[in-house]
Amino acid sequence: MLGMNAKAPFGVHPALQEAKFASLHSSSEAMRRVCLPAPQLQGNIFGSFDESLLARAEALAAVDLVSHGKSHPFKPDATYHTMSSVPCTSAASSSSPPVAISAPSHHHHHHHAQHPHHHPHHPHPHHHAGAQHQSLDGGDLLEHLSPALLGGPEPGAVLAGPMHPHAHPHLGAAMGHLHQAMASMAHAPPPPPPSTAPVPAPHAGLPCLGDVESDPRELEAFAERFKQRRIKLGVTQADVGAALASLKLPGVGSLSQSTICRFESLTLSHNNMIALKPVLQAWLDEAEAACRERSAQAELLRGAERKRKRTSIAAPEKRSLEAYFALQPRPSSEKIAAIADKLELKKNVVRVWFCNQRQKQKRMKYSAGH
DNA sequence: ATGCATGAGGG
DNA sequence: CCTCATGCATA
Repeated sequence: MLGMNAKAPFGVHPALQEAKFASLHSSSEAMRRVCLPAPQLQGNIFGSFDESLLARAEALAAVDLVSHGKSHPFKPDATYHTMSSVPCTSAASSSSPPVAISAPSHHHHHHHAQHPHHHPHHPHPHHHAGAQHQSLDGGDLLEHLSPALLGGPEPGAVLAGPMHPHAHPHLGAAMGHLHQAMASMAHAPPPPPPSTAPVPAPHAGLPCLGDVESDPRELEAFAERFKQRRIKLGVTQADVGAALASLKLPGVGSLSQSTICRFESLTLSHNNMIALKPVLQAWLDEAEAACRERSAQAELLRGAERKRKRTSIAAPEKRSLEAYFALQPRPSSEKIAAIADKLELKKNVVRVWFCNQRQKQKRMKYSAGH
């Protein structure tokens, strides 16, 4: 296992990107984690250290563990899927096919399903005053926005079906990665395409490398502005995500409510934030410029296919995992297996948990610093 | 708003 | 297998 792999998530060259970003958010990187022990250590002392490590982690995690020991009456990784009657939002006017755009060099397909968000944990399906007002009064406001901006029924909604490198039988397979398209673009040696910057920046006037000048400050400000305007327009995060596909920006498809939400709350990696900013900026411009007209946000599909299941790791197990993570953020496959076994979780679940945990650390959000 | 998952890409 | 960008499903 190598220390860390420096890669170029986007079209930006690793060197440049890394260097620039490193200097920009060095603080975050620094405070990310102080532990950077000898990776090889574990392999050597695995046998003898393993037990103590696990024990220690358990001990650290054992706060409430005594309550039920390790004989859980239920499977910790029980998964509950809500074959929920897909409350599917407004079937709206035309049931436009999954809005998807096919990237020039890669597949770009998106399908988004949004739901009205009727909080199941609330006694009343009342609408909440959360940061996102999914489909409340916004509907009225939505109507004065152009269909295109809301991902409405596009006459020529591009389907990326035929070029799927991996036509998955299940829905969850359809995804479009902004970075992929950009990566291809940038990796393409051809000198001619300097017009298209690594990032779909609206101001591609400077040398295709000097415009990634986004400091955390600027991003934070933009995110806030964006959210503010978005709400003003009465558009939900999900709507924005869907509308992006209609902008038909090179290599830009739709995004999910999750991503928009994360952008607004700065819960994305710095790189991701920078990559998305121009896109959202573009949408904002368009949306405000053409702030009128009817609209219909239609996009619902499949309501019967196999639904993805989300494993729910019980609190005790979670605590243990966190303890392990504190000791070793990057456990070897063997350790993962050991941990999984000990916690009665599937190995893959544990592996993914660690991956996600590492990602969370890298996320942009630390209120300190900037 | 977030937790767990999938997949592309790179080793 | 990891990292990253993203997304479905959930709380």
